[in-house]
Amino acid sequence: MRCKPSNNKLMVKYKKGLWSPDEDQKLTSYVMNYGHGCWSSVPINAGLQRNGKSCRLRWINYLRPGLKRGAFSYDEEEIIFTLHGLLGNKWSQISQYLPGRTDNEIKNHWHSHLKKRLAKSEHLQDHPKVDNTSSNLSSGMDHSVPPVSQTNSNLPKILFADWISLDEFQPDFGKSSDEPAAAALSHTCTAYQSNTNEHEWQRNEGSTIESIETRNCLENGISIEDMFHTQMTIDQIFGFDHGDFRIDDFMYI
DNA sequence: AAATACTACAACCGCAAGCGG
DNA sequence: GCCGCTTGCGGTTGTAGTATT
Repeated sequence: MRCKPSNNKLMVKYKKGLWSPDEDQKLTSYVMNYGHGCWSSVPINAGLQRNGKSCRLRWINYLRPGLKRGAFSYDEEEIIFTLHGLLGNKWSQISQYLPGRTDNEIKNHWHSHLKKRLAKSEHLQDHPKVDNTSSNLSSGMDHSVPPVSQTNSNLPKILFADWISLDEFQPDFGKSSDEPAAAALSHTCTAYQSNTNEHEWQRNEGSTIESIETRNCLENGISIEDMFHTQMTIDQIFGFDHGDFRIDDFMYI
């Protein structure tokens, strides 16, 4: 996986701070045309005065196709709460279950929003109000701490094309510690058509068509076409056998 | 209108793991 | 086995925008 060490020992003064639109354009153009390959060589070849690490981060967190922008949905927050309870601060693993969201984005959202809501929730549990008005918290007006165990039917759907647009998506379902999370979500997530990302997917070559989820679908007799036009469970996509599992078993709040 | 405080998010830093020479 | 390098991850800091005083 590692590329050849570069001999770039020149004391290059790397630029820091926010990226300009011009830098974004250069990086995007380069990666789309040539792929990133070895990140340390990207800034050199792309004509950027950044280090490879910075380029990689910018691409993954901001420029990569398929990223969602904008506010987190209620369902997404629900997943984050659930997975954080299961996995802790394993943001990269959590991000695998939120297509289009980056670990950095989830981490930031956790620290700026969800952590406070969790604290608020715990406070309410420690100091429950006696009047009935407090029950309004879960009635929809206040979304502080999503009632994750409330219902499975309200849980999110996952865009198949979103999954495969993540160029390095490799869920570690084989690891025992992750299986509860995978199982939990496999019960609740379905893949469905995404015309917006279909073309994105079709542009990708090689690595994505060989991805584990694509292979599993093909081996199960599901055509590429069907992957976009058929609702499937995560089980079908990943060939995951979770046994008898209930998401509620793993709720922590 | 200006100053200050707060919030959200982008980016950096340090560390650990993996890999090839 | 050691060393140097790259990559990935999580914690932390910096910055810009917004709200409040």
